[in-house]
Amino acid sequence: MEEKCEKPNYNNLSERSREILLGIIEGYFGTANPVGSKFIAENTGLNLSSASIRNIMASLEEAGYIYQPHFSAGRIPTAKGYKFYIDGLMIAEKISQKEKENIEKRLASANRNLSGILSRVSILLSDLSHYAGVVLAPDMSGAFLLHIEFIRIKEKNILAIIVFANGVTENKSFYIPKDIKQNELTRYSNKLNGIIENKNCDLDGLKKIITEEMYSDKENFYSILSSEIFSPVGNTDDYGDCINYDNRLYVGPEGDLLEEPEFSNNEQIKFLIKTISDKKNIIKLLGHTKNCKTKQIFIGSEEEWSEISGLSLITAPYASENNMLNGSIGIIGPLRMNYSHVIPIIDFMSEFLGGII
Amino acid sequence: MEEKCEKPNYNNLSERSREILLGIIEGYFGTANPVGSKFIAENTGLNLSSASIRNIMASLEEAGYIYQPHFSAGRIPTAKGYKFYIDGLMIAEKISQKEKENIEKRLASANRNLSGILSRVSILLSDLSHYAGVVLAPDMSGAFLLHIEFIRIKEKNILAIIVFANGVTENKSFYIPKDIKQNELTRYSNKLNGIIENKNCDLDGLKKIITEEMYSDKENFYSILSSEIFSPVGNTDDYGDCINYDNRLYVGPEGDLLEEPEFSNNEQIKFLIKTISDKKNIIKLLGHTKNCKTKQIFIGSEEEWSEISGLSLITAPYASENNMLNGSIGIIGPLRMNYSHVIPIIDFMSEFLGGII
DNA sequence: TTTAGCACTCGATATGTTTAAGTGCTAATT
DNA sequence: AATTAGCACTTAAACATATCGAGTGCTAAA
Repeated sequence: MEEKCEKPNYNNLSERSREILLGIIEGYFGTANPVGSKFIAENTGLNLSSASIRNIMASLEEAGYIYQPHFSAGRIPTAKGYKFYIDGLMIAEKISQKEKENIEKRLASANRNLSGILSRVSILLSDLSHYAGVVLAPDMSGAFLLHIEFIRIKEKNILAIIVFANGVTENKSFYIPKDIKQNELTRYSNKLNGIIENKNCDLDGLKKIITEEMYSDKENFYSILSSEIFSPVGNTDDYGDCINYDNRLYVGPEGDLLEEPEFSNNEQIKFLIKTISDKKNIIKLLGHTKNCKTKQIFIGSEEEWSEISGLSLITAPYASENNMLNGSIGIIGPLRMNYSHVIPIIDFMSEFLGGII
Repeated sequence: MEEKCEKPNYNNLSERSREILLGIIEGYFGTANPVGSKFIAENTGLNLSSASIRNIMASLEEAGYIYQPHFSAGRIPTAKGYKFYIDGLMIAEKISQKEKENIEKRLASANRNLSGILSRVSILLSDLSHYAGVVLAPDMSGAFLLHIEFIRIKEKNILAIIVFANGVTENKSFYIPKDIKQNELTRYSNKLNGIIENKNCDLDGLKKIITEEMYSDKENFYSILSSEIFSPVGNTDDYGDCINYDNRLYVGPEGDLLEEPEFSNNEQIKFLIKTISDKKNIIKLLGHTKNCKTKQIFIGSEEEWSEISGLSLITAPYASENNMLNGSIGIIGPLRMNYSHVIPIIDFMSEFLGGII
């Protein structure tokens, strides 16, 4: 899969311009209102009059870092401005030892079960950031198998339980054309488990071994099964519902996010809720991050990432120690997001999550 | 558990009053604006002047079926008015054969896996109603067991897979103080499965049998286990997160609901989203319905069900044929909900869902 | 019993006015 | 050459006021 994951390169700004840009961005973070030249003159160490600052602001606007919502208003950062801030101006907050311990505690008490952990992480991300946390579950294809078990539910109905080496389980129940008794099923699963123990393979590998071995015999149990049990997991169905374990998006509570002043506008709030409840675009961007293997910052503007226009999404991939499980996490907030607070949270959480799955 | 599930009894209204009330409610459904006497005079079969209708409206208001948002406005139904409409005035729509087939098709293509079905049902309820569908997963305590399997994940870490007779599975992974090899674990699960086959019991029943049998031996595997495997399922944890399979709420997409005119007000929309994402109150009301065993209608007003004030929640219980799995489904919408459309959907779906789980 | 007529209420809408914040430009100052 | 004081100008927001229209309750007449 090919993806563009590079970081853009910004032309340098003079020290003075950088300081004024920083002032504008931090001022905007604080007040949620356009920042004027007078405010900068009074609230930064620069000993300059508002008139001088106006001159520099005009050139910062020319260069695309800030803009005016209307003629006689102050300035607001553009997407380009935020990016410059994140890459060069921002001083990331440190997560205190106490906070780290709190996170560990809240995740430790979770059932040691992937779905439970991921759901919990999404809630935790919401809580810590006061925005909305999202978690994309890892794709199970490629994960080593530990155990497979067939259980007869009732006549011609079988449940397959697939246990991966990392403790994740997947259940698939399906119908077969002729009934098979439980002890025969147990024989079949024993045989599969023998292969798994010897060859240390993933689902796809197992499929190959089985289809080679059982090539001729059409009536064979495994050949009936293979179409069912090895069917691709983790994709959306014909109705666009994401029903499978994999590729599943966990979304934390979004209550706090709604209190941000940008969502006092009715259209904004609807766009936010629809974007989150639609899941499609969020999953797309989180998938992108998973493939990039590094933290990504999506700032939704008219020109770029317009699918989340007006929203920011900070994401990072996570991976289990053996690199078998890959997913990503993220935080959705307004453009005017507290990046210096949120980014360390994402960094810490992606690493921590990698360590416990 | 004791719950009040009775239906209130309304004093009778004259034929004319009923017809005017019906006109007001249907008019309000159509326009989302307070309905005046002139509108009723012109849009119903009644050959009455607006002045006469005003007299009757005054008495309907006196009796609490309608109210005026302000002095010179038309009338809006109260919660009491809606209830009277639902119980006595409404003519429920029929679900066409075609729609039924569509529902069946969309649920048939789902993986035959409880979680998948329930998630799908919540989406389907949203789609069909254009409001927000919710589904409360059944409580598994009381469901007969089919199979238990212990799998050694790694040193001192065990995964227990519990399969219920209805095909639902539950996974619990936990730590044990001393390591046990897989073949020994298999012996243990075989023993349990023997008991399950003979006694046909639920988790609680199994626990009793085991603890009686293994009374003396403290070092015993089962006694180590019992605290873990039989720990209560389906409740929220110390942080209020609902992480377990049971008692889990599935919420369908709420995009359509946001388009209703009642949610053009910013506070309304926030209340809706917070109520849904909070889950607690929705779960409470769905749980109430499950215990009542009949369809329930919650109309959120200042006086009653104020936790969903301004919202309506139509719910119905569902149960598997053998009555082992009990849960409930619901649709959340504005007070001005299209009850005659939504109620048959809820009725059909609760019955249909009971049939396929 | 019904209704025409009327005075009255009150939100919604439109219009005009004022205010405050902020700008760009120019000429004076450092 | 860089900086700044001063000023005319722009605009959104806040406020005040007037008008309109939908709807009411009441009374007296049909």
